[in-house]
Amino acid sequence: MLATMKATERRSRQREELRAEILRAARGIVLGEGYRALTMRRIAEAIDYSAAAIYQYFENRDAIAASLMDQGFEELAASFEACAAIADPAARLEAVGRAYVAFGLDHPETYRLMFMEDPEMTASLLERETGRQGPGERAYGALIGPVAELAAAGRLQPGGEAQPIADALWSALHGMVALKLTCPQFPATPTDTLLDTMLRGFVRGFIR
Amino acid sequence: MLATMKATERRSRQREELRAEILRAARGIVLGEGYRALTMRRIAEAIDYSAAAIYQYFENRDAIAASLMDQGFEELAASFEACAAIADPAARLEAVGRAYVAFGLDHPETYRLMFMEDPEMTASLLERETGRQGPGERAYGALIGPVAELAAAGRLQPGGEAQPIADALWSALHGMVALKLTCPQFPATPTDTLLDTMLRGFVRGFIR
DNA sequence: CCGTTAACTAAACAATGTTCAGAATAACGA
DNA sequence: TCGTTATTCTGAACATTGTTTAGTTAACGG
Repeated sequence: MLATMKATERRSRQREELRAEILRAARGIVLGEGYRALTMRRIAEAIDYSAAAIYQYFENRDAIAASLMDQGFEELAASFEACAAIADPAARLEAVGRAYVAFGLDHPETYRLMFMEDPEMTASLLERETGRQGPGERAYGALIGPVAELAAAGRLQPGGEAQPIADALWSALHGMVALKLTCPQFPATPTDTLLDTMLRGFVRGFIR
Repeated sequence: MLATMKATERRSRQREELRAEILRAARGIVLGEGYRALTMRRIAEAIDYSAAAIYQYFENRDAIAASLMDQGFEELAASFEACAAIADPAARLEAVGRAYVAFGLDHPETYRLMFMEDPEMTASLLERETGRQGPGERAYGALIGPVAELAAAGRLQPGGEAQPIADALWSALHGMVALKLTCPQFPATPTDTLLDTMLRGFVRGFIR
């Protein structure tokens, strides 16, 4: 009985461990060779199992991708945490914006997976997220929070509402990252200049 | 000899015709079932030929996709032509921005193909474009033109340069479209509101 | 009508994701 | 320790992909 306990526990720990190893391998492949190289057989080779074995740990390839997306959102939210200490909402918002773009450019393949690949996958993940306080919502909160604070302090331009403004900023930042990832040589403006320009315009356009 | 002329001419006309039919079919498939459904066998079925026959008209599947992208750029540039008549550069710029977003939302699969799919494909197309006045460059000119006019008229905010501002606008518009295509239910702000907000912020942020 | 050339097809190849019948392994009860 | 049972894993298979190739069919020219 006691031995049974120990055994099943060890078994489930080993399960967890192998599952994690699959994800580790998958992550390595995506980072090193891109999402297109993420094949079941390639993962299997990396962990020294057969491809079929993976299906005991993940329903299918999309489930693996979804897990990688989850990790991505965690990292993104984590990179926002560092900005939380900034008191002034305008300064915090700018810091979050810069962190967002930095994340996208530093983890192009992950970002691509999260926001540019399969609509259905992104949708189902965000839906699943809607349960309270997942990393996706936390990340989104880091954007809308400062804008809401500015609105509450009467520091938005007249007629401006928090949500549309926050969404507009997110869209614009996403556009910058997405465009750089899809066609690096275009637009011609260097990334830093582009980001500075965008943020300056945003501040002048929405904050007073 | 004269008969030979006629025959070869007809043959080359038939070639052209079949090539066009392949593109027509491909376009129909992409529009109706999305880019993922664009398979050689599916095209072959639509035009009542074998899949292998297509390779006499296109080097590979990517070449077909590239042709569809070309058509997309043509359409985009054409939809910008309508705005060329607007005299005031600020008003013209706003019209072009609205036309851009409308194009993306009206032709989601084409837009996806053009700006969100394969980096290499988009890159090679834009590179090929760099030869003078392709539709891609014309479309880009419709964006940077008005901004340059505003700069020349001293109507930009102090310190603002035309190119970064135009690129920032393009990035922002692209972000809006791309985000809507990838996760339609997010951001929550309705598209119209989002676009209005963005354009108002842009005007206030960069134009004086 | 025959020979040449172009166009087209059927079949095959190498990948892909995924499934399934069975082999191998581990855990359990005696 | 041994036999039973549950779990885990594998090899082979299937259906799809893009693409190539050998060979057949059709068109053309004289």
